[in-house]
Amino acid sequence: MTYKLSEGALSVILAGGNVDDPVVQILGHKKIAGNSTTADRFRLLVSDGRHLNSFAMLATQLNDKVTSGELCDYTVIQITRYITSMVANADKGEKRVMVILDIKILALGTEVGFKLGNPRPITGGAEAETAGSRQPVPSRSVQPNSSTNRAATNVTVMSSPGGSVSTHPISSLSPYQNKWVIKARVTTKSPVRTWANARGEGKLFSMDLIDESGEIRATAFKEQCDKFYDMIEVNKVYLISRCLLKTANKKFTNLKHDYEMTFTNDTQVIPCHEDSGDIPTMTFDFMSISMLANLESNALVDVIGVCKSSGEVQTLISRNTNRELKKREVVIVDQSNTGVTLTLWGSQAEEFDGSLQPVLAVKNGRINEFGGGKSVSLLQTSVLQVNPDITEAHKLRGWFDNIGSTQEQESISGRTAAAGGGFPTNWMTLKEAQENQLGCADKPDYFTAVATVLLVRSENSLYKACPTAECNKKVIDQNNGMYRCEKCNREYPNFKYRLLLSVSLGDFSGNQWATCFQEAAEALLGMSAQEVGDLFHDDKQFQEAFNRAAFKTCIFRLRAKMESYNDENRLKVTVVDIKSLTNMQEHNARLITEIKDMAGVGNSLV
DNA sequence: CCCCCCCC
Repeated sequence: MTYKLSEGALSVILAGGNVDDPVVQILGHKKIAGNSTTADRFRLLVSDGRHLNSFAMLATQLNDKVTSGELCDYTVIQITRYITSMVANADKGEKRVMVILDIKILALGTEVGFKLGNPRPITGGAEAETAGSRQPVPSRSVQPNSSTNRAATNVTVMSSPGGSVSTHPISSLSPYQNKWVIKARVTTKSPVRTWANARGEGKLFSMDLIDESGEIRATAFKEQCDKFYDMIEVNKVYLISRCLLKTANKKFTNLKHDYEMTFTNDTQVIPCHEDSGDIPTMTFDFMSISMLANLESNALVDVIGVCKSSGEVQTLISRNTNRELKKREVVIVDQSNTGVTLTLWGSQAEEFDGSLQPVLAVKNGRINEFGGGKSVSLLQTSVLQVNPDITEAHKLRGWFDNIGSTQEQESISGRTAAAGGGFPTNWMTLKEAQENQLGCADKPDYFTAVATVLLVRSENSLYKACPTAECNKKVIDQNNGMYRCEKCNREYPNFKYRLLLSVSLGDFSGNQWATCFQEAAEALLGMSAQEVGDLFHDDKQFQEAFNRAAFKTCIFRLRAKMESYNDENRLKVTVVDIKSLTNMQEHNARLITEIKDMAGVGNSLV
């Protein structure tokens, strides 16, 4: 008895080519254990008589053929159905794996009993060692029409009975098969963004795709970004195929999919003009507002609520980018009788109208933490819907108009501008600020302290800055009457003085150096930066201006961030605001409360 | 291959 293997088939398949019904011999198998959500899988070592490779994965529905012993070593099989797929690999490369979907056993291993030919490993072959694999999901049919027929000629798809074009549910997409086509609606599309870092630079845009089975995020880089950006339109439906799938990073998306897609050179995107009413437009996974309080900072959430109040648009300067930002805070409430502050940015902040108390649905909002409270901030990738036509929105409307509007809701956001109060004060002594590990997280912490100015350094406290309103960059004196701003890249005949003070603050618990910028510095010195600058030529008067500020006792709003210089951690403190300590009655009441708290004494002691 | 998303 002789057994004819399909010599050379494996190298063709591994190179992305197709071989019909190849005959191979099994020379080994390895179990890849599944987890609670995925089945065990088997990886097979197969030989075509010339080459051997272990890039073949057995579809899980065939697992019993291994466990029963039918696919023992030396068994000769015909692979009657398979697909191959590129899989992102740990060492950055991509490898092709083969998923064997159906087989015919031609000869049992026990009959064959030996290795056929002298197969050698294919160099550069895939080692499909990836865990968490999913089994391919059977395709479902879409009846052909003019547009999908066109798609069928452009897109390689698995054929199905009746010759219709097969599309696959988004939920079935995985790195283990690449012969799929999805019919999906774009729910959101990001602007083109460029990046530059140590690993290189480029541009990209991303989009979220939905069908009735689920959602997935897709990203197009560089050439693909240029190629597809204009074509992709929000709310439109496309037939998409041939993308790379990789594990989704849940830090950046709230979509319920294990993977995300990357467009490649091969990616096909075909607009679908037919009636696509079967494809949903948007899905949410709302969390009750009262539950948001339990989430960690930066968590992504879907939330819905009635806009009970909205604040004005605020303009502020980003500390990181120095860019002007527009912000609006609104408060939304839901049936948990809880409210949360929602922060809108940019044009969304400017255009928002909360006067009719609309229902707001947010997808992929981000939890922010400030002063012990939680708020939800909208990101580039977030979606905000006003009065969406969904059940949850209608229920909320009914609840709010009948009950919610007349009740007070507990806010999990602390007192914010939109909630109609000042900011949380979180009083601390200077020593507490140092001991409470303030500013050790990514973001700075804010606290308020009553402290006395011990010393104001006059050295390097004043600088000549760019005269432009928004630019405060230090200028270079050209010594010819002109001042050069490196940031604006031009020279000016004038400049403005700016203050940057180092201040030693003290209270009974300790002391702390703090940096005091322009506005706070002017308030502290009781002089404008220009007035201080005018004294610069007069040593005595100049010094006197700083000495006068010593021993003032004020309420300081402070920003604290831990920074390390040469392996040494130091709390960097910046003065955000200074208020004079005029209301002693209030100050004393606060101190008395603190004393009571410290002593554990109840209200009886009054 | 991005992953920044701002402020008190």
